[in-house]
Amino acid sequence: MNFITEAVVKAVKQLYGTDIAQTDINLQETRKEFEGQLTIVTFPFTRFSKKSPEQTGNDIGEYLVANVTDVEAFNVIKGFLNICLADSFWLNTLYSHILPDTFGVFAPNGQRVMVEYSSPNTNKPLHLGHIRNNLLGYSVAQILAAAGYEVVKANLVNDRGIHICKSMLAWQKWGNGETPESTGIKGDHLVGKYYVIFDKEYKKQIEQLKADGQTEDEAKKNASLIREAQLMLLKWEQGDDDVISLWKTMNGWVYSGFADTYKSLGVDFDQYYYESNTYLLGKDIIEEGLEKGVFFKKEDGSVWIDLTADGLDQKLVLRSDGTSVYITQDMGTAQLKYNDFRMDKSIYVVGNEQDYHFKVLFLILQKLGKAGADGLFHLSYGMVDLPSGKMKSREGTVVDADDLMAEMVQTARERTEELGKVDGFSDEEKQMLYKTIGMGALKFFLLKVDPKKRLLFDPNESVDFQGHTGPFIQYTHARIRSVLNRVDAENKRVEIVELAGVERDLIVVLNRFPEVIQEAAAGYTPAVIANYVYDLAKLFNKFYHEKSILQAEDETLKQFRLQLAAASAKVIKKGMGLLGIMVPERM
RNA sequence: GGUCCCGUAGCUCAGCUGGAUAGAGCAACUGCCUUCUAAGCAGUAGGUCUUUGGUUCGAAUCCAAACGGGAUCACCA
Repeated sequence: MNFITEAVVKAVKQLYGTDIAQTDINLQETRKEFEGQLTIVTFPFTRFSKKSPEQTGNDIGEYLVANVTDVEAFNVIKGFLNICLADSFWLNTLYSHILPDTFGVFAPNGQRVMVEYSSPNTNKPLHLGHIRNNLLGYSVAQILAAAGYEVVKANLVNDRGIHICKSMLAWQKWGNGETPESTGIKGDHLVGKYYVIFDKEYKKQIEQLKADGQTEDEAKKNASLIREAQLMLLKWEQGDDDVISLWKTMNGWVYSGFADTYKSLGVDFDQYYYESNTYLLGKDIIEEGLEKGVFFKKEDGSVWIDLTADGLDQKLVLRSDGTSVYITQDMGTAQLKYNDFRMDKSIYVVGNEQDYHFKVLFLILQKLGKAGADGLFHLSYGMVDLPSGKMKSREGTVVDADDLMAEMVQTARERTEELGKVDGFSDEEKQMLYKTIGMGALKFFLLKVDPKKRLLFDPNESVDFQGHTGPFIQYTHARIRSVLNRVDAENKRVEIVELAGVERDLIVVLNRFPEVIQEAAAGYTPAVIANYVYDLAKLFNKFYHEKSILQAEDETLKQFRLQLAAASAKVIKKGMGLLGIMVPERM
């Protein structure tokens, strides 16, 4: 809509002799209760027009009608200049802009971005919180790709540490040689089972020690199980053959389980990083930071950074015994990623409980003057809470990812069968449809909310399939496809004289898709896409209800409506694709 | 206690780069299937936008404070 703002700049210059920038103009969509498609707020211009907002609006409106071909009419209500563009303009927009396949796909912008997401621990299966993370990361990657970035999806797997050793130890003690094959239990769930067993037995020991007179803290430290786990971690670090072998075996089980879960979720990665390879990184950066005077060493040999001037605290970056802490390896990993990909931006999809950590990490890398440090971004999302509060894996109050997905598909099956709409479907088609709808409902439910807001999930209340939901949008798509499949659309431009209100509204909304993608990309928020696609589907249904496509008054109008419907289906499909949601041809 | 995030209809959320009478969905109530899929459409009802100040022609939106909720402040990850 540049041609409008350009013309307004000229109008203000000619009418009032004042130079303004295009960005000074407040151009918005006209609210539906008023006539017109575009609205300019005229209050800001009264400074140099020395007239009332109404009179100013009239001045500019008359100028636009006289000088801009596509401006057909205007009306002024208070300080709002509503502009009506010619139907021929909107028709042209539909045919030459919206319908071509390039619509909603931006040319490469020459920038590379890494999106790190998922980043699971390998001691237990994924839960609902991970689902939010995975869907966000995947969707943001899709959105950035559509916006013109070259995207690298990365997964930093936390495959080592005390938590893994806990599962390993418990399996050694109580596992009786169980394997996923022998039990039929999915690998990640099997390993998670032993993580829970460890915790149960550990708690027993703590209680026993407390009964023997130790304090809580003492008991936690002295329990034999935790000591054995720590010893195992030490052996792992020393490369002990037996420990390494068990570690590889059990991690292997977990990876095959994760692969299934990722497949069900529909997410994937271009690059894996493993903490077992990266946990020692970062020490050279410590040296570099000491040389540059960014870090300082205390008497005991520990290394710190003083961030008090930035409103933060002093932060340890290397222990006195010379070993790394979490942030040390994150510095190293950031460097490793940059060396691998030289990306312009690097997004970390991590929960908001780590806000402080990333604030510190990014600040350190900036102070070190690291390349790429300015492109770092923590996509911080809110926790998923249950009505009972926070999910705790150790307390068993988690919503398991695999269970939840299975339930969603099951619910989709029940709903669909109730509606009796799958008569002509093969079994395979039915399975596919249930999965599409169930996952669509779940994904849309999680992605429509602003990432930074915490999310309440009530397992007792099923995710809706009606209203502001994924299935509503999927249904709209299926409806359109059903109409289109009945006829051969001619796919060529037709000229119609006058658009109906809904038709024009639909083109206006469709036309907004590219800027919505840019907005979502700039804010790293799939919610913007989700809400846009919903608005579009809602509007299409209104159109569908008001205007018959196949029984249009004449052939030209029918062809136009078919094209309008086709454009709507395409944008719905692309938009849902950016959310990682499939849309069915029939449902 | 310090820092950060959040607070909009009974519930779940949009709107937040300041602009018109604050919008959806769910739940409740009313209509609409002999017409392209009723997982739909149309309508009724539901709001001190947590509160109080400030900036402005104009504040849900920006600023400050208070209140409420959450997170975080380890030689854990």
